[in-house]
Amino acid sequence: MQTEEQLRDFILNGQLYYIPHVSLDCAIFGYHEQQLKLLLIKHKAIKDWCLPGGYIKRTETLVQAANRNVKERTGIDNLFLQQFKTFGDPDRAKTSQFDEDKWFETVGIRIDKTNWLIDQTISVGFYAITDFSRTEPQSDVLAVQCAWFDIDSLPKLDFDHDEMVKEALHTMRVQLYHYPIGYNLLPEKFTLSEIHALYETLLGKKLDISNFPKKLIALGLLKKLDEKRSIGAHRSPHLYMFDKEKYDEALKEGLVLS
Amino acid sequence: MQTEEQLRDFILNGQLYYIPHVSLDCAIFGYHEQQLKLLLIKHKAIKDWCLPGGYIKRTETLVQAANRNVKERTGIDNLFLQQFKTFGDPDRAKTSQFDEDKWFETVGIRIDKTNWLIDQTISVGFYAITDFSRTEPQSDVLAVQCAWFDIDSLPKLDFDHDEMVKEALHTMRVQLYHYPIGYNLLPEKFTLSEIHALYETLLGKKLDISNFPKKLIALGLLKKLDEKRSIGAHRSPHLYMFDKEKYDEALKEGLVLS
DNA sequence: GAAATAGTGTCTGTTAGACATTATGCC
DNA sequence: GGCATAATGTCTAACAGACACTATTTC
Repeated sequence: MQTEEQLRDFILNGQLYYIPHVSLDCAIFGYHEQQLKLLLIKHKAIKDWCLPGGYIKRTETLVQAANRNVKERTGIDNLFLQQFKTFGDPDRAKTSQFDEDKWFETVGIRIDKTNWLIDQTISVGFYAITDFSRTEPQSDVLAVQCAWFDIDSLPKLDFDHDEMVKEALHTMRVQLYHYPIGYNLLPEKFTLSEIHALYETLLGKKLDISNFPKKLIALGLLKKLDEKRSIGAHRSPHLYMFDKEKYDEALKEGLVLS
Repeated sequence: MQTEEQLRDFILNGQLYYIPHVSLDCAIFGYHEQQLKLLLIKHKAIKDWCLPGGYIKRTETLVQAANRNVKERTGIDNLFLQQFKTFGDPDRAKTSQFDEDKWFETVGIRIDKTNWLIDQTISVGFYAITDFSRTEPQSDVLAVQCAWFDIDSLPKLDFDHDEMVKEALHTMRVQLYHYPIGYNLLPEKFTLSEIHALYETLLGKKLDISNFPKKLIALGLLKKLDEKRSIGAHRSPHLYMFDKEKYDEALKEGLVLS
């Protein structure tokens, strides 16, 4: 939604293209060089930062809608994307506090409490993981800011988004043991140290460097290459890459790490 | 919903009390004496059997709504209840095939395609487990039949409910290893054979009888009683019961079985 | 005492995780 | 050669699972 024209149509007629009362919110985790970040947006008419989210077109599946949202914000497609929980507490959005005048002042289009955007909404939560260094957070007419925040210093979020982040992080960490991860998050060829750091950062805890890759190698997910990389001082580590076939199989079938 | 009066109000004005476009469906599993069943309903205006489901009141949480639905159908409250997935494919309910005349003929109240019940709906899936011998499946004005079906001989279900059952069963079986189960499904005092049979039936696979209880006893979930029960021929087994405190703690914190 | 079942004990192969050692390349 | 790091190897304790054995009760 980049033009005033589109915005007006969305606000006034959106219920024709989108399913009202249902939204989705995406916890988009970003990894790069041992940093874990979360993508947040600042909505024009909402006080605090929020998870990026949106509505579901009447013609698309939930996953397609989530994918579309993630792409709109990050420019990246086909990330690892998982539905984690649906939120529907009646007090999650405080629609009763909706201030018509403030909305008009900030957005420039007058709506009242019967507008489809204002009525009670349940929200389907998805999480995704990407390499934040390859993204360019996209703001738009309503989401006037969009930026990466370090996972350890998030601002207070609006609505029930604090709880969503907590649940998303928890689900992501549990699922790290059941799905392969790393494709698109690491360079095509990477060292064991790099994938080790990725897992440590996402899990938020230490992993024994010597035991860590055993399982991944035993499962055949990692292929050792003949190349090495010179990384400055001392020994140059071997490079590895994913066996894409086994990786995709593990994505579909699931796996068990430790 | 037991009277025509209530039904008429629900159909014509329901969107005032319920959130439109959002429903929930419950896969209610029933266990008793090595049998695993699923509760299904037959809706007056729908061809095939369905999962029991309903709408979410504007004043209640999703879990409360699911609990209410489960209680309406089984008479039982506070079951083990888990949200497992939300379904929103645009073709999940084929609202385009809605037949006004057939609806009027069967339900007796005329509605058109603008009615809140007909428009596109996403559905939040929950599953629950109960002892089917303690329930009396409740039908009502719309759900004219309500009955337990053996899990291995389910009829073809309407909408996307076949997929829902598959997902619910899968989630239930995964979660059996992460939550305690058995309370309200077994007599207050039970033998190891009984709880062993419960797990085998729910998981749909054999478990070694001698290894099975080790972990549960090691975790302190099972308390051995001094009583025995005479069950006819041969040796009388010891009785066990759950340590409710540890059980509730495990419910909250989760546990790991094998 | 025979038969059937309940419950416990033992053994083994596997594995997670701690830690040690070796290999390698840069200075 | 010395040093820092990469990578592999070894060891141990725990454990799942297979199976055998003992205990107990009824007939």
